[in-house]
Amino acid sequence: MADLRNMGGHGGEALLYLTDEQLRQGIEAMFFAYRGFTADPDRILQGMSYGRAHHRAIHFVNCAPGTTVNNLLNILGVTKQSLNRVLRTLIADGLIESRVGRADKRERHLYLTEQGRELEQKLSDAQRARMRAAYREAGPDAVAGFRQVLEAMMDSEMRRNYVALREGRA
Amino acid sequence: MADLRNMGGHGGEALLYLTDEQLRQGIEAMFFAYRGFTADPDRILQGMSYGRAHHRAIHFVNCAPGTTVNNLLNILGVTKQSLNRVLRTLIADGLIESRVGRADKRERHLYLTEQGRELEQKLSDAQRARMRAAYREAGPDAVAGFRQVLEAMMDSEMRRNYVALREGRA
DNA sequence: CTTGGAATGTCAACAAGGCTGACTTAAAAT
DNA sequence: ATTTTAAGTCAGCCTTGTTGACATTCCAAG
Repeated sequence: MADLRNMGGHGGEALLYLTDEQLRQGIEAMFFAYRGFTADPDRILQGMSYGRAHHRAIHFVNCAPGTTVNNLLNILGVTKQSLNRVLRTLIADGLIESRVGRADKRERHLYLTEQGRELEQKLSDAQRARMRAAYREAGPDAVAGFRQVLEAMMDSEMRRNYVALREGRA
Repeated sequence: MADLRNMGGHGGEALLYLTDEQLRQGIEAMFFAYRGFTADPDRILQGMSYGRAHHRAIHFVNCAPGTTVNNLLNILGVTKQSLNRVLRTLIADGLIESRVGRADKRERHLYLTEQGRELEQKLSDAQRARMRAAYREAGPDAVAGFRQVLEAMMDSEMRRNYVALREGRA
């Protein structure tokens, strides 16, 4: 196993970074990193009768306010029954507000309430803190690479959602 | 929202890559990418009465053959009851072999059987294929950055596991 | 030798959060 | 007027996580 740092891309295309061993390490890094990624919000949520599913719903309602249930379904990639269970409790607890659509009255548009925004802040503060620490430690070039690889790893459908969210309205 | 590509690190330390918006995008990228990351093995496993938990057990037994149950517990970060349920079915189905320890007969050392190695191959081939495609698309510099950020994102305990696995024997 | 503790396994119960299928309601589209 | 669509709901099932209680087996220390 030779050192891999000194190949810097370009040039002769040695492709040492594509060995099975390198890929295995990437797979494991992804596994352990994702655990870290979700650890802080999970800790906050445990003991307040919410879980990771509630976090996800709150997150995406926050960054795409007024989104419909159907839209959220596509983003999250779960069934409506599954999402509805989560949404129902969040609406009942006054964290999310569901407004009947003006143009199409079948649709429900979802918004965070003041209370919902509070929890969202608490959760995303924790998650961003870890992310920020990791970004700072790794530096801007590493971050650019990180984002590039993640984008390439998504399913094309998911990438569409991701890009749509990134570009403002969903 | 200015363009962010043109800051290349170093120099004046603009730290634009640490804005809340950039962090939010990183969080979402992580979410969508992890879905892609697990999608292929999940597809293979569904309908053969195994799930992601079985995949994880098989993966780590494969790359650290002879590991003890306790060791696996620490790596996976689940309870022994949870792991045991998974392990029991894998042993019963002849994918994993459990040998009583020579030195300490309380310990059980875990090995993949030939059949187990077959399934492991099938699963990791699928996962590696996606990883390889992403790596190739992003290029070696991006991959180095990807790995750096992931490592910085792990809990310190998990990072120890990760490093131990990377350096050979667990 | 006996006793304490560690490693493992097992049983039971439970919860979160996925899933499917069936069905209702209301509104939109044809 | 009929069909399709969006949403919600009910019931039931599966996987995978959790606790708690308890048995077994074996090492090691008193």
